[in-house]
Amino acid sequence: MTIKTPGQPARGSSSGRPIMVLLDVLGQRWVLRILWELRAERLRFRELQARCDGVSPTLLNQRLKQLRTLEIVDADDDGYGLTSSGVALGKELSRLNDWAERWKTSLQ
Amino acid sequence: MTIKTPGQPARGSSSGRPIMVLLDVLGQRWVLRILWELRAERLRFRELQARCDGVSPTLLNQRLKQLRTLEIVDADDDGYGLTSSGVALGKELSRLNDWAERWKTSLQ
DNA sequence: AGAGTTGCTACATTTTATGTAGCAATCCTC
DNA sequence: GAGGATTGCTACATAAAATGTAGCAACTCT
Repeated sequence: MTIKTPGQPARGSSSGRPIMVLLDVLGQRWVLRILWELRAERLRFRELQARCDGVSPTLLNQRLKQLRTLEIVDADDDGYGLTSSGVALGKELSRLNDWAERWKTSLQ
Repeated sequence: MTIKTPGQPARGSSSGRPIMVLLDVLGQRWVLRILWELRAERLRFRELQARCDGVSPTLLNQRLKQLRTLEIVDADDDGYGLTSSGVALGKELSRLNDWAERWKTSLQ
């Protein structure tokens, strides 16, 4: 498992521009969901797994490792949570929630 | 290929809440990138493919179909582009770009 | 008519994710 | 301080998804 950081090229991209790294990371299955679930509170591994509809522990651990390397998520005695960067990113996810509510309305 | 819409349950989620559908859609490989590339201009299939680092046409088509069903992307004689909902979502992606720039700085 | 471009589809191969079992370490209760 | 529960994982076989390449039918432009 190699983990990309901004400055290094992302999966698909040749540039290494931070946004490309970010789109690449967030575009991996469960990553958005993990951040969403950690947005409000710190969670232990098994509780986070449960909230992510029972995602396999293999994958959850893989993603958490990556998000910790990227300093978006951290871990302590109380479990996993967002770093200060992560919190800011979480706020952007809340905006996506607002967008999604409007979207639902417009789809009807 | 089944395509979820808000109101119906998402891949992992049992709820069908719009945000869950959205996180599910955006969390699929290449979706964020496709939206990012369409943010500034309409693109034809092959041009979009090229900008997405040569993503396979199979997958690109699959994603575009889904995004059209969800009324985030549309298509006309000039190729593919964002709907009005899509444009609003694109603006959120621009905010992610800002976040990513700050993130890069803080990682050094 | 011939060459180029369009938006795809088919399909074999490779990569990723899932699901289940289980293990070693810590914690809590008695 | 023994027994049970909970912790954070790892292993591994199976299933699902993505990749890469080839190519086709419809259109356009000489």
